Order: sequence, then C-alpha cells, then structure tokens
Amino acid sequence: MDSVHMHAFMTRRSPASPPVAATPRPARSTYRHGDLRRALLEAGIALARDGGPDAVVLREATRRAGVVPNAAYRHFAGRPELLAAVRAAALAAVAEAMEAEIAGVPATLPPLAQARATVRAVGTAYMRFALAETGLFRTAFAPAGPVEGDADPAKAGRSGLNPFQLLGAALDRLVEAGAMPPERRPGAEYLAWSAVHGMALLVIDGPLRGIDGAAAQALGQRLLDMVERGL
Amino acid sequence: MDSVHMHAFMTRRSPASPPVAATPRPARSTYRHGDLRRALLEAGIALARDGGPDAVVLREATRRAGVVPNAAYRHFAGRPELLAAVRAAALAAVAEAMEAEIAGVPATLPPLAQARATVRAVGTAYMRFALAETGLFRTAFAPAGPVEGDADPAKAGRSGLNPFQLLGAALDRLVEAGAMPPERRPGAEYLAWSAVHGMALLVIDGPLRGIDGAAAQALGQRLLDMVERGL
DNA sequence: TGTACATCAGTGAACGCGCGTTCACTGATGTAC
DNA sequence: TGTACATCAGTGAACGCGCGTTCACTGATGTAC
Repeated sequence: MDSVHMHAFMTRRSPASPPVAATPRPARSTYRHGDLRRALLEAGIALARDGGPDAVVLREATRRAGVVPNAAYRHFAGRPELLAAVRAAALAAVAEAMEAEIAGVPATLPPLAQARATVRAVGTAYMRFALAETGLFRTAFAPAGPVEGDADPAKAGRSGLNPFQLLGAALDRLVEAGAMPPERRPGAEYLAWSAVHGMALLVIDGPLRGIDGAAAQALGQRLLDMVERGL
Repeated sequence: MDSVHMHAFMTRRSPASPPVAATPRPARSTYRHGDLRRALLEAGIALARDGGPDAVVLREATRRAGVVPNAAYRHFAGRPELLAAVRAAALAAVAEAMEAEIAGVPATLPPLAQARATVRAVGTAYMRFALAETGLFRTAFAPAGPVEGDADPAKAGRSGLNPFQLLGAALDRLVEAGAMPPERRPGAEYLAWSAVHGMALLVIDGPLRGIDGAAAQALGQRLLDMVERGL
C-alpha cells in the first residue's frame, strides 16, 4: 500500500518532542516563538494522528510547541477551536489522498471505464486512508460536538472540493458516461459513502479489526463491486 | 417509527435522578443497597444512552445509585469493567431489536420472499436502533480500547446470537432460498454490515445528521435495495 | 541614524473541576452453636 | 429460640492527576518622530 500523500507538516512526531512531557520545556533561543499558531496546529495534528480527536489536548500541544499552556490563547479561542482546525486539516488530508488516487487513473481509458475507475479511486483512497491514518481519519469524521463549526462545508483539497464533494463529482461523471441512469443519481453519494465508510470502520474498530492489509484491500474491492452493481 | 423493544431496566432516566448531581445522596432506608450491581449497571446504561460511552462515568453511576463512589468497587473491578458491562447490555439491546423486527416478518410469505424480508428486517432494525438510541448504539459499537474484553463474542439477544451473527443467519437463509449464489456467501456479512453501519453513522454523525426519520427510512430502503442487488 | 513608545506574544502562577482509585472503618446480615 | 461471631457491602476521607482557563505581568519587536 502506498503511503498516503500529505503536507509536509503532517510528518510523524519528531523524536525531539517528548511523548508524555517529563522534560521541562525545550529551550528556545528567541523570546518570541515565531510561528506558534502553526506549531500548535502541527502538534494537534500529531496528537490526533496518534490518538484520535480526544487526544487533541491543548496543554499537550503547547508542551510540544515548547510554550506555556496559556500561550495558546493568543492563537485559538480555546480547545474547541484548536480541535476544529485539526479536524479541517484532517479532512483536507483525506481530500488530497483522494485527489492523488484519482490522478493515478489512466487518462487513456475510454470514458466509461475512466468514470468507473474514478469512483473506485475515491473509495479506495478513503479506505486506505482510514487504515494508514486511523487517528486522523477518526478526527476527520468523529461525531462533532453540539457546538461545532457545523455549517462550514469542510476543508477542501487542492481541487477545492471536500471528500464528499469529490465523491459527488465522480458519480456525476458516471452519469455523464452513461454508466448510471440519471434518475438514480440523486442521493447516490449517500449510498456509496455509507458502504465505504462502514467498511472503513469495520476494519479499524469492528469485527474486522486486525485484518491484514491485503485482505482488507480485497474485501474493499468486493465492496466496491457491490456498490457498482447496486447503484 | 416503532419504539425499540428493550428490557424494562432500559427505561429512560427517572426524573428522581438528578441530571448533574447537586443533590446530596438520595436517602436509603436500608444500610445495604440490595442490588447495587444492577443499579450501577442501569445507571451506566442511562448514562450511555444520553451521552455515549464517554459518558459512562463511574462516579456519576454511584451518585445515581445513591451510594458513595468507592462502593462500586464491590461489584466492578473498575471503570473499564463497568463500561464493558454496559456495552454488553447495549449489544444485547441491538440484538433484541433485530429479533423483534425479524419476528414481524409474515410467516406466510413464500420462502424466497421471506428470506429477503428477513435480511431487510435486520438492516432496518439496525438503522432504527441507531436513530432511536444513538447513545447506546455508539456504546455498542464504539472503538474498544486496546485492553478490552476483546475476544468475547459480544452479548447475545434472546436467540443467543449477537447482532453480527443474526445478520449471518439471515444471509444463510438467503442462500438456502436460492436468492444468493453460495460462492458469494463467504464474507457477505461484512459487505452488508458495512453498508448499513455506514449509513447509520452518516445519519447520526455525518452529512445526514438531522435528516428527518421518514427520509432516513426511505434512504435506508434504497440502501438495502443496493445491497440486495449488489450481493 | 537614533530614541521613545505602543503593541502584543509569550510568561508565571494560580483557580476549580471532576475524575478514578486507595485506605482504614462500621455496621447490617445471616450462620453456627 | 437466643446469642456470639464472621462476613462483607457500603462509608468517610483523602490522594494525585491533568485538564481548560483566567489573571496580571514582562520583555522583544517594529513604528513614529
């Protein structure tokens, strides 16, 4: 399985950052930090990667940034705002993983085959991301609290589309290519999304936890077959 | 939508139980409680119903049971054990909801139609439960911590089968009735489960949050059509 | 080019909170004689 | 039927923890003159 494409700032926690604190605070030569907002966001992302949304703890983020806890309040109104920023980054990462997978679809394919391959690419990227970046995946799609940036249309990838919109666009192409009757198009993204999202959770949380990557991949392809036939 | 069938002890929080504490401790005539284990479990279930697994807080359960916090340790080794018991109860409730729905399938149907209706009943009950008892649903299927009663085959309903096994049995009947080629049977429960589980989450957490019950029901039926066709 | 000053990013110390869990205890129950 | 006693369910008090958040501060930066 390819490693998922993502921003440089999403690299794994550097060994310099202590896993649990203990160390006082990494010395800093300057009094000012320079780019604390970004440092906190990166720390938050690293935390989310390792432990999902609940692991995004404001104090720990400041620790990793080498800064006193309340310094965070210069850049985020509070913990919920930091978490929202992390979630947006996670969603963007999912979108980018999809875009990368779509980009791999051969442009030489006939339109119908290409449309089909694009839909599969969306689903494949989604499941891969869930497996490879479980913590970020959970953060991206975790139940939002009652007071969350609910209305915002989710952070987008390079294309400007969020993961859900990428799926919608792929389904549109399926209709254009004649692989799907137009009258079945409305709401179809919900059906496809359900199947793929459900399987992702089955593999990371459910009865299929611990399945090996190849088997998961195979099952994923069968699922996509089912969706393709069923839509 | 019918109210989901469940045990008497799963009734909603009684108004006598303070929502957030404040009140000292409800007086008790006897020094001994009588059935504290059960009371704690019921309190835990009520908490899970209202707030999902994270809301299952040992101290709050003892508060509701009218007992001092550490009294819980006479009956549970610690918080994780209480949560596991609550989870088992939640899984049993899902299984029973399925069994009730299956019981509603007319016995007069021809075998093939009956087999199909049974599979649909499983899926329908699942989605209904997710909507009607979101907190319990989340508790039943939440990511288990790394050190959980992992190997146990999940609490069963009256039939002795857990939700996943009920789905498997329904698919077996589909094969027996000739509605599904036997070579496609292995692993089919994962595909069906994925679709239904994914939609349940879509509705309670995802882009479909807040959709009204009828629309959810309709979309659910379309999803089941897709699964039926696709399997 | 040099100095005074406003800005505001990060500091230091502290808060209250609720949690899970441990300790030594007390007193109701039920069994043995 | 009555009494002594062991059991063990629930008490009372306390612990350490890490969290989010608030307060008044300090000192580096960069702008205006």
